[in-house]
Amino acid sequence: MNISGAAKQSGLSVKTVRYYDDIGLVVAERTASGYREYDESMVSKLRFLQRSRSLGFSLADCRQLLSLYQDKHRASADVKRLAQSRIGEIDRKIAELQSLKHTLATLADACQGDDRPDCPIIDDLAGIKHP
Amino acid sequence: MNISGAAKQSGLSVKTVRYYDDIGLVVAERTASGYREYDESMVSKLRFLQRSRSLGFSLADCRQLLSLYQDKHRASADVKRLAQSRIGEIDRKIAELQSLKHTLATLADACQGDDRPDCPIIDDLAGIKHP
DNA sequence: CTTGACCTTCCTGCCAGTGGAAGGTTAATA
DNA sequence: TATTAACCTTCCACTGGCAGGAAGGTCAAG
Repeated sequence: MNISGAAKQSGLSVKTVRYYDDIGLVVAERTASGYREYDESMVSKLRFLQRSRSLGFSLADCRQLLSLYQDKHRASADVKRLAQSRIGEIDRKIAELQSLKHTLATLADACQGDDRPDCPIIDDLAGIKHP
Repeated sequence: MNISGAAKQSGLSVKTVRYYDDIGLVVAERTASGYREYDESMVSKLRFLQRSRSLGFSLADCRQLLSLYQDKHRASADVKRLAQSRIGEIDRKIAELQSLKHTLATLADACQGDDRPDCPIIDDLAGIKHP
């Protein structure tokens, strides 16, 4: 199968599939003329990567997950650990965003939002202490 | 004031202050020997940028905010609009992360996490339909 | 035998900086 | 006055995870 076929089957772009080849994540065979060739097992790996990336795993994580995927003697604990570590990251990111949102919402609430220049948002950004 | 003074006063790194000069965000004067010179008003702008960035505004947003900051005839509505747009982005990001977390948590819960290879997480990533 | 849809490599850019090398300037000290 | 340390400068390369595009090779159909 050509690269565009593999891209379609996996839901990735051609550019991304080529990139995964370049960085050694899913390395294609080559035809005599230099075209990349993909078989079903490689397409499975590409789909696996597509799904893993869509769940927010980094390519470094994906590399580990992929080797666990291919390891028939893997311990499910190893996979679970990666998933839980990712959940931890997500929790931290959510907390950070909620804190930012709270700050911004408080400032936006205090702002009249009219055509006058007085603006608590600007004041806060400028470091003016709100009394 | 030298660049390191401006960096300390604003809470930014020297590299970042230099970068903001390069991209025309806060452009320093130069001494005869080519050193960047900063006065209090520039340090205020740098602090303003530090705070804006810490609230997650992009540098493009910051450029707008900075021009509003300097515009004595601004309408606070313009600032409020930027803040609310940023809040919208944050909401979307939080929702996305919560959905990811839910998916991952469900998968992790279903995984025994022992030394056996059977793993619902891997199965899901591989696209195996869970019945 | 040409056309058009593929494919290849290589280079550039995104965001918002960070790290480091090579070399110039300044202020204090011996 | 010479040295030295702590500054400063520019320039280049790198990060993650690709996307866009140029220049050129290949393949199958008509």
